[in-house]
Amino acid sequence: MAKAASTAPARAKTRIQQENEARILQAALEVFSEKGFHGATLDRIAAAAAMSKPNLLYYFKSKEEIHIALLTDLLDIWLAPLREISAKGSPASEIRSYIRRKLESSQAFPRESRLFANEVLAGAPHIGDFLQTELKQLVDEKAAILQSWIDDGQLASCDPRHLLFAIWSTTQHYADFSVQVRHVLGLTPGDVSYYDEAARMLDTLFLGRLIAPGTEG
Amino acid sequence: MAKAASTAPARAKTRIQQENEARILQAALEVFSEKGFHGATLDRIAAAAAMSKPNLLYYFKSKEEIHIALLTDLLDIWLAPLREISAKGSPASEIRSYIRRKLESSQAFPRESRLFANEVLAGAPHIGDFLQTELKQLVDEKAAILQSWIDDGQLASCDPRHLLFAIWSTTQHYADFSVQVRHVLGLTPGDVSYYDEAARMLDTLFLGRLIAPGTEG
DNA sequence: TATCATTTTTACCGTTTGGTCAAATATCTT
DNA sequence: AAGATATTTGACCAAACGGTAAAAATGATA
Repeated sequence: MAKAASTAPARAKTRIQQENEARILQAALEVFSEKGFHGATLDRIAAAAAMSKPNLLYYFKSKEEIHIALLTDLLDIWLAPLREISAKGSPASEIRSYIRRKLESSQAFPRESRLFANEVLAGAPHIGDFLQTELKQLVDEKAAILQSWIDDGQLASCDPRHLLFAIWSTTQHYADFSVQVRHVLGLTPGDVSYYDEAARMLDTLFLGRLIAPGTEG
Repeated sequence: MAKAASTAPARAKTRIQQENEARILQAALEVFSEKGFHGATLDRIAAAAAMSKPNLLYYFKSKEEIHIALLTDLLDIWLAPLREISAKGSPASEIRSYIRRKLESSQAFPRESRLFANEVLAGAPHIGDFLQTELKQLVDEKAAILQSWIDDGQLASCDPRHLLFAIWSTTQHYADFSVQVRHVLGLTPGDVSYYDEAARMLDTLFLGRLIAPGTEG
């Protein structure tokens, strides 16, 4: 990627600029992921960044620009686990490790996950293009790998893209619906101790078999 | 449920009242599920209901009152499929039909599903109580049934509550993330033809086995 | 048709919101 | 230290927001 647009000179970023932009993005992630785009206010973000609102707008021209900056950073986090799926491994090991990576991502970046969920839920106004082009392309690519395993008889017959949907939804659920998970399990607000059990469940589901043989009726 | 609160007389609802309240709730569901609570405005809801804003506020005292009314209606829809799980059936048939019901619910009430997702994502400010009491109780009850099947050896060893999470997330995903699903599959905005394939995928996942025997390494 | 309750509209209000501007201050470079 | 640049602030604004008041219009009822 080029450091500057072809037309603008775009001076190098100062130390203060780097620090403050990072502080703003961190604060904005907190607020956006918790309140959604419309529920988040510049005053709140500024307060969370310990900064005046005009000062914040000195670094980002608009609320939307902050939002887009966050989403852009996020897409790499989102794609990284998928990129690693390789045709060289076995179905079991590749699927197991993909689930692990997605689950760890869900645990390590819950706010990013919720930001993504909010965006898609709102109809993906800012990342629609990404979903249609970059993500679709990568999914098609990885789905082809899964399909080859199906053709080999190593994997049950199914639409591999829906298999990916199932992995996405089950893993992201623990970040996006963490409040519900905690309430149902009777845990306190900050507690994320359910991730171990979640990993076990998903291993059983995707790699083992849930229903015991001979009792399928 | 009582028709009126114990203190207030609460006159019977007129025909116009019934019609307009229904129209408002329908319009509000459309707007809330699409824009979230903060993104939805009374002007938009009023416009969608073909009604002036003050007239809308004649029927509901505040924006929040409309939101709560919608959520209350929603909870029954959400719980209904879970209530039907019975200890009398077999694990396979009960889980299969629960998935079917949840998937059909996702297809029939996508806006309600997104309203719920928005609410939970925002930290469940209005339905936190419900999640902690009514839902938790029902989950504990149904989890006990699943646990008895595990003890019988009919079901793989796992935390049954996490099994429910997996069913919730995979089925609701098709409503909540429908935009992403469509973009990845290359479908047009209104198209919901993916539900058949989704059902097949979930049957394989929850009732069959994904990885072929002998290739688990 | 006269009466009364219900419904709808018009005009409005205070607050919050995203965002601007010019002046003041701090930082960097020489 | 001086000058130039980068940063921060306080005062402000127009639009959008949720909501109100009171009068006008409509509907039901006797």
